[in-house]
Amino acid sequence: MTIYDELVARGLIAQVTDEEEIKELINNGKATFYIGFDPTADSLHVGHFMALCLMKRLQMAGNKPVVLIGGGTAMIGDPSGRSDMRQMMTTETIAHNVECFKKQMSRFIDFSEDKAILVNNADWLMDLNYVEVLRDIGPHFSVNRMLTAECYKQRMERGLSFLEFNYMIMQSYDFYMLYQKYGCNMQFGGDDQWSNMLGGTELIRRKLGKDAYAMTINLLLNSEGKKMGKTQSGAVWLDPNKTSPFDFYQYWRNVSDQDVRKCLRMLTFLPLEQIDAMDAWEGSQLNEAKDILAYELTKLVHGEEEAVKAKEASKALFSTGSAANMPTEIITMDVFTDGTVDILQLLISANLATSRNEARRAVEQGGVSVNGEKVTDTHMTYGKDDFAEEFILKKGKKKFCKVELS
RNA sequence: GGGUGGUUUCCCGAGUGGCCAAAGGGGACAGACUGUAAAUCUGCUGCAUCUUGCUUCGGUGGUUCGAAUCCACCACCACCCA
Repeated sequence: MTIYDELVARGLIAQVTDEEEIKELINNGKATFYIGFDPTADSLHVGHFMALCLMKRLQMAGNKPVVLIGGGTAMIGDPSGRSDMRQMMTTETIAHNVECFKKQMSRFIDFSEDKAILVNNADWLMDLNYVEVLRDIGPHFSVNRMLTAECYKQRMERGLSFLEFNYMIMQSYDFYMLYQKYGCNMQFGGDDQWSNMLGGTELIRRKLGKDAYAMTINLLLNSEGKKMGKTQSGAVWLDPNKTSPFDFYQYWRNVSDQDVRKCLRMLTFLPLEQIDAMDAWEGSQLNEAKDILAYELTKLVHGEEEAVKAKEASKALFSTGSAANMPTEIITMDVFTDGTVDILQLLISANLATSRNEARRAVEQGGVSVNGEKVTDTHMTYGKDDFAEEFILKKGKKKFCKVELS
């Protein structure tokens, strides 16, 4: 099976500019392609992960990836798919994020021996001269046409500043630069980037009279049509300090039935035959598929050791309730005022609640237990001697932690 | 630059002087059911020393016994005109 066919079979490909050409290029390892990543946070998330996996797949097929970190474009802010203007980021924040991105990237992509390159568009965007750019690039963009682009649609209602309006032009310029500097002939990105990407191929055609290609990958949406990789508390991060391997594992373990196979196809490197075999699975058997999904992804992101730990912890918790490998919260002895703590403070200290009211509610509604014993009294207090060195605190069905006193 | 409308608790959105910690919906959280799924039902959703008190309705100041609600100024946003 060719790499292109595999991408199609995995449901990754959304739109392409020229199917035949692109097939030809990537199947024969002749593509030098780039994907841009704007450093808008200090860690990569699941969306980036998909793109990195795509890079890896193509790299394995002999193509050369160019990782573009948008140190320059992050100064503008991509309006695509946003209903409000992004908060402007300070130069320092961006610089910090760029460093974080670089570190995480090297875990996924092999940069040795020039097999891949990493560049920052701040290197060429920051020194541009306004009038020169206007005269050089400006004539090739039609405002009328830009306004009809999908990426601005949402913003036409809420308002769009000139700053963000220029994002497409910056991204197009990137492609144009990369084409000239590195012979980069292809751009990949999320499907929400389609119009920005077309801007680039168009610019290259007009300026250089050459063809360049673009291909988008499907966004990972759940059965309700929402982007996956988001939780109530924000994104699912790849940085273990922001989303622990256990939480990461749990996120995937908890996807709905309808989404498991899709996630397996799009995100893991498991052979397609193995995934296809799961199509017959139904009912509670899907839990097995979820275990596989969660394990595979955790392994890719955090390594085998962490993946095994997360899996063990998860199994232990939901089947036997044992504390092995359970996420741990360390509470200092300071919480004991006059030698005692009440249950509410305990929940807060263990980060299971953010206020006493929230903790109280959880107790009142019967969702809290200490060492497996349900707590019903909101005034319950404990002395130091009531605990061994560690104990299990549980709030709700899925939130547990092992508390260690120090 | 001129005009009009707007800014309410996580989000949408009601509230136009006391009965407002603020309707309704969504989301989140907790419970029942269950397969760590989905659907459904119930509860709950500012903070605290919790049958009471305290702080919220863009910001500041004012009117009033009393303001999310009235007045003034400022800030921001949208639309129309230039």
